[in-house]
Amino acid sequence: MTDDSQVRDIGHNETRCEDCALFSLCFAQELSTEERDLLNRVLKRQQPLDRNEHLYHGGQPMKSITVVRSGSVKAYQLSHEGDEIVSGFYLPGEIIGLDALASERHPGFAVALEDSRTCEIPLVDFVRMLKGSPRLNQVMLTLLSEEMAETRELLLVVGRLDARTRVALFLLSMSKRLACRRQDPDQFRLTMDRRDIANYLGLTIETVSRTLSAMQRAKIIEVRGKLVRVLDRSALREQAAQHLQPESRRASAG
Amino acid sequence: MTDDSQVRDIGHNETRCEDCALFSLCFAQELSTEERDLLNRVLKRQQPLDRNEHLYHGGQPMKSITVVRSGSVKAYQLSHEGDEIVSGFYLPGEIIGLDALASERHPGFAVALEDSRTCEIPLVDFVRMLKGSPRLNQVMLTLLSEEMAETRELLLVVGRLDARTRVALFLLSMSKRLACRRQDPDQFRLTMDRRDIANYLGLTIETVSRTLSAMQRAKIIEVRGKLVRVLDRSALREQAAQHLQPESRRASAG
DNA sequence: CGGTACCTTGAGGTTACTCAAATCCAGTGG
DNA sequence: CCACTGGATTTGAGTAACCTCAAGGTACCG
Repeated sequence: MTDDSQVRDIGHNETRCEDCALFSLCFAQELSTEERDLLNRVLKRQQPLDRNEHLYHGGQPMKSITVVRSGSVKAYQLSHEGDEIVSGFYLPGEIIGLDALASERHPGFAVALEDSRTCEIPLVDFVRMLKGSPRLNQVMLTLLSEEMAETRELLLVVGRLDARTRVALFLLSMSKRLACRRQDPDQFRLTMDRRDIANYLGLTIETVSRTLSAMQRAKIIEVRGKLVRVLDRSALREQAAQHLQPESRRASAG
Repeated sequence: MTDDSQVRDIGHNETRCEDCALFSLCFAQELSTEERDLLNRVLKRQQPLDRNEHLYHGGQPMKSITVVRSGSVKAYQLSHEGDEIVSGFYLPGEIIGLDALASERHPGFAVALEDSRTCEIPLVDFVRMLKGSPRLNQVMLTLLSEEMAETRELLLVVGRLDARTRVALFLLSMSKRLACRRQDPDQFRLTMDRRDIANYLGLTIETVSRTLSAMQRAKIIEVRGKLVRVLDRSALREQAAQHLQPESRRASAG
């Protein structure tokens, strides 16, 4: 089916600048030549990170705006009891840790899930640019509110949906985000382990595993360890669209 | 125990300006006399709202910054399937709908849970003030990031905690917020119905009801309809501090 | 080739959901 | 002032979903 060298490459592609979330910012938009020059000067490309190396820790001041260039990153918070709460995954082309923008201090942690590289813009430079560019301000506000919307979405997913639906939504989200960056949406590698997926979705490892197996038995997907192949996308969408768990059914009194 | 006129008043107190979230903004801070005058001129006090009357609908442009003066308000979103998702409750002194600030368009709905009054600052005036006052900008950023933090907290609560813990946290949150506004934290009225509480917490009506009853049997609280009295606050805290449901226990690999 | 960590699978228990019925309560009209 | 009524809340019994505990399998690394 899939030869080994191919398999090894899945999920390891380099992001092209055109696919980076900051691209619209860097090139496509109404930045002046000087602004663009400044940006290129301050941009540090391809900072390498080892697997399990932290990008930042909770409480630390925010040092830079960071985009994943290759590899992948996990964001998590610590609960009051010290438990890890996985709050998101970042794929190549995505910006990490925007929730620190307001306070310029990271509320949570970020760690590389595999050997990764990033592009960074030092925060001081970035803030200077912010002050001079209304356009840049707007891009950032948009990115922030998108992240807020995503958190709201996760709220819905984690709290109210059954396991099948949560896992289906997770797979579709991954697939869609990869497609945005021009990767194959029907065959990809989950770079996080089952524990992280389970934590992110508010389930146990075993439930995630069983759910994936069930979907495989139903010929909706094919799973081999971290490798996933989508066999029947419409069936997967069906799993995702259905099955609210508790009520939340009736409308507000009118 | 409690005579009727007293009971009727619980939860119906008027907020004093000193207890309003905008007070620091209005009076205590470094606003110039002119700024303060402007604010007082544009402030519309005591807009009355009937029970079940909407303050705004999803998708509508944001018209004003609104503070609850008396009564209470429920915020909710609609899921893709059209289900109501309760995202928060606003008590006297609290600001409604800040999540619309970025886009100046409301992502969700807000409806009065009882006859209520508000204070409003028209958005155009507010935006004008924002432009002139870095101090005001900072206050708003802080309020926004607080709301983001609260959403994150809710994410934790809704997805990962058992019913007892969720309900206990909900009661403590209400109690604390009332105390902030100088109301009795040990005896208050829940202005939303069980359906709204259940929806907010990601549970069913029956589970909420049973949980409250169980807490009453355990002499932790006393419940009569919407009226709640906290009998044993430390026991309530204990219910809230415990019992993560699924695993989310191990730390990230090092 | 052995070890370790990750993943899968099975059996059993617990929690919270579903369905159904009884009770409570506020608001209404006599 | 009181009986009535519809909605809200509580309570009960049964069930489904998911968690827990435990064992076995697989893949990766030295």
